[in-house]
Amino acid sequence: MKEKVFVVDDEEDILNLVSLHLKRAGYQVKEFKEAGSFLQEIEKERPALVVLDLMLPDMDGIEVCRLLKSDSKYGDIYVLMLTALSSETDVVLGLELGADDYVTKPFSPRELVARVKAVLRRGKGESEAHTVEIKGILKLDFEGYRVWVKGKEIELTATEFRILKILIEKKGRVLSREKILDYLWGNEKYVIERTVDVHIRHLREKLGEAGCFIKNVRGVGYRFEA
Amino acid sequence: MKEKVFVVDDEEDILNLVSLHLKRAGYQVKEFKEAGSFLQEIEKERPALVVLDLMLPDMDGIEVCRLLKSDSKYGDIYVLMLTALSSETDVVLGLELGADDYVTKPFSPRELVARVKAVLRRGKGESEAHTVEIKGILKLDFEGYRVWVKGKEIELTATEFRILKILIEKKGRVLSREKILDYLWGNEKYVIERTVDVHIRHLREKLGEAGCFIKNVRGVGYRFEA
DNA sequence: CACTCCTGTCAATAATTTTTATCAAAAAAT
DNA sequence: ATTTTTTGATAAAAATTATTGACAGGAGTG
Repeated sequence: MKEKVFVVDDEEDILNLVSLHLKRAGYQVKEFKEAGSFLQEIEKERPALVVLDLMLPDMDGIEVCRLLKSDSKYGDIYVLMLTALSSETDVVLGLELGADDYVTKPFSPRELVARVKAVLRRGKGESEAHTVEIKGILKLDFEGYRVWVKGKEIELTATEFRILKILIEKKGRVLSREKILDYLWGNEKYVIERTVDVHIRHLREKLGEAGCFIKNVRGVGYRFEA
Repeated sequence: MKEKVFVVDDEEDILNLVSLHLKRAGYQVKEFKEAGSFLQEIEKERPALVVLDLMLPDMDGIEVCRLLKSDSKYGDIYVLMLTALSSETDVVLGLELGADDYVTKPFSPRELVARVKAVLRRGKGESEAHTVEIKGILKLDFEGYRVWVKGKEIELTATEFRILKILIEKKGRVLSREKILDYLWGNEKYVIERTVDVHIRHLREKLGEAGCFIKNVRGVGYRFEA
């Protein structure tokens, strides 16, 4: 199940539109017509992200955003602002407030969902993760030692991860088994070359759809090719 | 007006690129082609952050970073390193030196600006709020060395607190036991790596429900993940 | 001094990972 | 077509690693 997202907007049409598309994208959505009820609700239930209209009847969206971002209790809830006009001042203001992204009306639902996704993804890595994404289906976080295939996290062992990493870093080039072992263990220990094959097999298996990126070059070694 | 940022890089193209985008983002930028003139300048005028190339003609970026971070006069200037290759040693070195973040070339200007922002925001947040709240169930007060889980205060020893702190500060990244010990004791004393495990155990125990935030990455180290 | 609490070490165990061995299948060479 | 070489798959052994409980020395406290 995906994250909880709250939507706050006084225009019913927009509220429904946004809500519908986020639900369709798999998020758990709750709707709010004004800031008051929203602020009450987050005391009890915390969303991962809030889609917040800049203009609200009872309270400015800016105020709400400032409130959220200044309270350490809510500081890690992401805020995506909806602005009526693309006037730059609004935008900058929104971002200076600490909003994590913004979308200007009118917007396409597709764009909105894409941005929600992007912000939440960024959040998972705390925006500091150094990640690489390949062909949109394989993603690595080199610092967190994490790997995703089509958005789903898979578990690699340390050795598997390191082999995948070196292959990707040297992508396009063939690495001999010897080189790979050398990268893994230096001259700390002696390991027979067939071992690499087994790791590669495990890797391919776990990578599933992305497994075919690891190509074998007969008689030479392995190569990563997207 | 936004903060002052200095950029030090010997490659003119990169220097211009970085400078341009930072200016466009509203920062007050000054450019330096070598470490010498930069070091002279910070005597007179102090930036909030320095974008520093790892490779400089007259002096290694590493040296400059070490210099800044070891001098209490400059210790609170943030450093963002530019590294040519994502080769791990460079990266690790950079971070161990005390650099606040790094970007590997080639980088997108957008990413660079985002990281500058992130580092500066982090800095601001720290000076204002000495407290962090995670997922609404774990709260730390860095100045008071106090911790709450679901609103209830728990007692941590100094060492436990410091480990938790570094894990949270580097959240999303795996920290090796060596790094953790290094952070705790520097090279003042030699401690066996298994010791970290014991502290982690105590931490998890005391953290109760929040204990599962500390994940182990077999063969590598520990990671904080909310 | 006696006491408590913190920190570090050790050892046992449980769990996982890495390596090796073996055999089947595929590709290349003869 | 047959043989040789190389890789892929599987299972099992060997090695490594994390977790846990127990304990000892030492710093700090009353």
